[in-house]
Amino acid sequence: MFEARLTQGGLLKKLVEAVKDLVTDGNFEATEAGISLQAMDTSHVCLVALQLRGDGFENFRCDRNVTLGIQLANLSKLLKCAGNDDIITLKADDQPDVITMTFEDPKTERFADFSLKLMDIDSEHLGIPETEYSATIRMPSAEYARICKDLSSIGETVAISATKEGVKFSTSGDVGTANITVRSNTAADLKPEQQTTVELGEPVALTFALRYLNSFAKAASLASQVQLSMTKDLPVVVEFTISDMGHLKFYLAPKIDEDEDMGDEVGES
Amino acid sequence: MFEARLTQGGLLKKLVEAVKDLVTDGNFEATEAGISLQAMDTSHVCLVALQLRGDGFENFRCDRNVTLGIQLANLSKLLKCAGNDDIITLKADDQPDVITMTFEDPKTERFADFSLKLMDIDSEHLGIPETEYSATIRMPSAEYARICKDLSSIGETVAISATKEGVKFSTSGDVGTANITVRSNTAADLKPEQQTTVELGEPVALTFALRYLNSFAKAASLASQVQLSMTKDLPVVVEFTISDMGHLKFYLAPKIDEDEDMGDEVGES
DNA sequence: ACGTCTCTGG
DNA sequence: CCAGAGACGT
Repeated sequence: MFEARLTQGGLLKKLVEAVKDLVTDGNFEATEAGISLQAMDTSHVCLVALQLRGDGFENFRCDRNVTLGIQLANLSKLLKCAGNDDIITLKADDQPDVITMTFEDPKTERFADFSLKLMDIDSEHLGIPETEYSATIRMPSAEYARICKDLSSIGETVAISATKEGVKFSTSGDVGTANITVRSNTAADLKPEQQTTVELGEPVALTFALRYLNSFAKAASLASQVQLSMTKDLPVVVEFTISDMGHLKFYLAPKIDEDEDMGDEVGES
Repeated sequence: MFEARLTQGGLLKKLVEAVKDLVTDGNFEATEAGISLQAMDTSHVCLVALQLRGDGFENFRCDRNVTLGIQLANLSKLLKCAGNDDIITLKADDQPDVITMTFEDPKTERFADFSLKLMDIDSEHLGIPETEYSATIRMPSAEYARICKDLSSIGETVAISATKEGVKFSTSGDVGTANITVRSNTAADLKPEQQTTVELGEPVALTFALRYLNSFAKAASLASQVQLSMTKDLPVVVEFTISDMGHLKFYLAPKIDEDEDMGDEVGES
């Protein structure tokens, strides 16, 4: 028996909306510890890793580990039927064919229950090595989203360079070029979620496809801050912390023909 | 001479928007008593009946009964030219070729008049027998709209079952199944328009095509509540009261292969 | 998948 | 009254 009750149903809605454009289906693994999902995106370019700890739920029970193979488009459909303030309860048998979701509107006398057929999905669970990153940037997630959106109207890739002064996002395209710089800013009068920090081993500059960074930005409503962890030649980790519950991480490999210096140039194709 | 002046022009706009997807054209019958329209939908599956009493208008005059055969798509086009707060005046001769509409914006000094060509439309005015219904449900129209919309992302038909405890809407489809229950709720602290009531002779459960119920839901902005009247093997009546003026009723026959009991099962195909 | 438009909340 | 989010259409 697996059962998880989440008062903040809107959280689950947002999670699925943030992930479903990238990943069509995936195995949600429920264990005593919580729920996790790891999946490559459709084009096998980036990796999505979600972790929700059981103790973040109002109730969490998982007698035996279960694998819930879910088509995210369908899950999204069902979750559209839940209100943002609904209490959502997930249930599954030990050998489940379906997952059952109950939506309660705490204010009105409305109850809805939905069952979703599960699928057998080939999973390729990758071990992700723990790494020390050369640079770890924390910034407001809304700012991250804004920058990715703005830059993608100019170019298709972005060079992100981290120095101790801050971060620079650079792109170029037919229209012209763009550079957006965010300085480290930890002024005491700034709310923590508005701060930008760069934790630096050594300066790094990597180039990524904006298309994916933009997809990741859909998770911005889940967390006020986003964390970008970068090391030369390794995938960037774009991480959103889900408060008191876990995290949603996106991994994306850099463009290989990366320019190595920290100059103004963006690698032109 | 027929002339009717309506301060709340938005009402007419909403009415036509609510009906035009179902009915392509219809005869509006103007009499001393008011205006009425009765028409089958294009696929001859459901019936639309509109009644607007003359005393609901600011001015109403109808010297002789006139039949105004109107293509609703065209009427809709013209009404798009009226503001929601415009005063709309309808005029027609005793033997009219056209109906004339005047739109006045009470705030600005703007006047517009449009005339719409009338059509000869075969009408099949049905007498609808007055029936005692087994169950009469009243609920917030927004809730009705929400339920129909939500369920239609899962299945194509819905089983509506009324018991003294409340109403249950059930569907199933490829993705899974869904049940939404609304309890009778007449708590005194609930605004009348938020209440749900079930007036029950005997329990009824009928199955309908969601497609039509969804069309009916377009009328939800006309009235805060909707009334569903059901009797076994008879069409459901989905009624929106237009305050101080009349009503808009939709009739839809149930699916014949209806399951007779009140159980949890939804008829699977 | 993107952009537009509508509706809801602040 | 303005801004942000969600739904719908291309």
